[in-house]
Amino acid sequence: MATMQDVSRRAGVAVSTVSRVLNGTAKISQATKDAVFKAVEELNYRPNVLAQSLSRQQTNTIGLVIPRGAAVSQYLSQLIEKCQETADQSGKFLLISQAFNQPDGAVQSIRALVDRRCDAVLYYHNSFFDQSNINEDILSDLIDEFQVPLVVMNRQLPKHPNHSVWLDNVKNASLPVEYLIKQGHQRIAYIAAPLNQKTSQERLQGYQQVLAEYGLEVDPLLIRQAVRSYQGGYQACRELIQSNTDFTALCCFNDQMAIGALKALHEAGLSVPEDVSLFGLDNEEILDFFEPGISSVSQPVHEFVAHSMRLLLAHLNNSPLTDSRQNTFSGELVLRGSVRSLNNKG
Amino acid sequence: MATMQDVSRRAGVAVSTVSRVLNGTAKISQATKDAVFKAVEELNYRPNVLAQSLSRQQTNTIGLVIPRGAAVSQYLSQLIEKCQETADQSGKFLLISQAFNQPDGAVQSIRALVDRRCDAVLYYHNSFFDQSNINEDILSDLIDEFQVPLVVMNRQLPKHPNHSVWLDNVKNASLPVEYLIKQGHQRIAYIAAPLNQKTSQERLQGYQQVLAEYGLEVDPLLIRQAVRSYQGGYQACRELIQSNTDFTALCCFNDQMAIGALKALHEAGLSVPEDVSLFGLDNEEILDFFEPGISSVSQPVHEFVAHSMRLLLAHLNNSPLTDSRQNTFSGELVLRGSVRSLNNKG
DNA sequence: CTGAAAGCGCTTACAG
DNA sequence: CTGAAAGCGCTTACAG
Repeated sequence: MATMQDVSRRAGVAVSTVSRVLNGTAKISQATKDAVFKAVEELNYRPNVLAQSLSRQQTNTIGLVIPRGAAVSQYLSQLIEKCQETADQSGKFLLISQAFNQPDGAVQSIRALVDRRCDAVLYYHNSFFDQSNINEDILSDLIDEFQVPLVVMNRQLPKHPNHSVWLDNVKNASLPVEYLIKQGHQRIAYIAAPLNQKTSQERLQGYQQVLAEYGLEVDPLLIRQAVRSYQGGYQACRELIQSNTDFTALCCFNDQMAIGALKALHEAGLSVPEDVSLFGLDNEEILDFFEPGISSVSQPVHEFVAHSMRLLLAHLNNSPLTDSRQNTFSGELVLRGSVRSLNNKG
Repeated sequence: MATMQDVSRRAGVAVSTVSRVLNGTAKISQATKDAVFKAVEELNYRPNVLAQSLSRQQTNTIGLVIPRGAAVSQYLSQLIEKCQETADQSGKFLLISQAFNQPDGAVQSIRALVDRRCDAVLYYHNSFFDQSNINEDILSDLIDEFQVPLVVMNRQLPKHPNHSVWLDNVKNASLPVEYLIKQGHQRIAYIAAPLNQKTSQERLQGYQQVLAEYGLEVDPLLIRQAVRSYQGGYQACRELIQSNTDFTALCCFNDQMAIGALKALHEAGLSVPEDVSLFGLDNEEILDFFEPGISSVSQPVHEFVAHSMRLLLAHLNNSPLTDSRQNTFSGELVLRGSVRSLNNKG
């Protein structure tokens, strides 16, 4: 590939002049400009971004680390999309990298991006393998270690309030439960994701808290646990039904599990919402296309990402964090055909 | 951040020695090694990959360009996943970048990755905005222009057979139609994606070809067109039903549209498969969770990607393209509850 | 086994 | 307005 030196020779000027012309970083006579552009054209010259970055000591790049294999959900797609959009607006190139779903997988990926001198790194934390609190400490250490700004999405880091943005899982999971109770439901079942995952713990907590608030018993028989997938929801719901425990409503960790649960309910001859009211969480578009439509909780992905990016850019520009907004976001109920009220029942 | 020079000073050796120790690229006395590693440790030194790449004239990186906003589908997630896996295996770092869904959006993204000196670039072509054949020519020109190997997935490039890998859309779309005909169906409707998209044209062609082969009339009233989405499939199917045209089976451009169509059929009081047999295409996992399960055609994503990567690496290593396999892949029928035979009907 | 030097392809004070 | 030179942080012949 042609280098700047090739261009300079062809145009009969110094490389520094070529650089200035291309970057518009000084007043240059029209004649020289023309000569340079002509040479650039003829040689089909394109600057080597690596060399530029090394020299400028910045890459104009934001790194985004996402969990591997999780791109399946509409939620994460939207999130990536919004990151891209924001990066574009700030004139930053977004580099996306997938991390292994393990504590050190994420660290490795973040490091790789830092080693490539991304100006800043955004890390979406997935709680798939979020055993204990190991990650929290690791992440906090990374933030301390790096000169490069790092913002963690989807994980609360008490030591670094300005480096983490998260969704209020407790709140989000509590919304459907509270709604159902107000509609007269008392026996509300819950299907959790594996409880070694923090997100799963928090959502279950939301469920339990509301029950307690309203003085309802938390019946362990109504709580099931399964892997995060359609199939997991299906299995858990089957077990729930086979256990012969009465329930008039079912809330699930997320939409995927609710979709699986719906199938199990139908197979067992239970109709939704007549026999069981059903809730997912995430509000994926597809919920409208089930019979009945599955109710859910929307996640404020756009605001969530926009705020994360604002934080990141503020760090990057050393500008004050004027945005006084909290770093936590919660969603809203989205009702579809899958729920009914028991109040008129007497 | 600490540089190699900092390390060399601290260890009391030359930078070249530090480099050699770190890269294991020469015999070095244990004493010096120890000193270097100690300094590295103390300074928390990490090599600047930018500088390494510039110096080595290679980045050990593969760029992957994917369409923006299309990460929603399980199909594309799997594809990305598989790219990542293959890149990992070859010891390459995979850099993912999203392109605008426009001809020049893709070109820009590819160029950006080349400018960053990716060793090779993989481009997944999305036919969303694939008007006319403009892209084919643009892509072929790019391949000619670049020194960097570029492999295009999901687009046939006649001028560059060794730079393109694609799915046989005609074949894939024909499979359900042929199956249905053998089951006695004669009035088979089809919902297409916008026909300015090449993929959509090809799949429609598959549908038409089979009908012709079996001497069945291609009734234009049975063919509908809509945007690629759940909602699009839903709308198109509603129109189809309202048009009062008889049909006993319906094939859709993809799974999403079939899911939308299923809803429209149910709303109209038509049952699947009793009144209408239904087919999607892509075979997403979720199809199992509808009632009935929606039949589809699986796409051989893994083989498709594996082959693309093999091509790419062969270009990269200047090794002969020993893999004599065709650069085109087709899928297989996956039957679920949504289809029935009319043959025993008499 | 190790060092000094040149080079990768740019940018940017420093002069003029 | 433009050039020569130093520097970004590495690697790699070339010597010894």
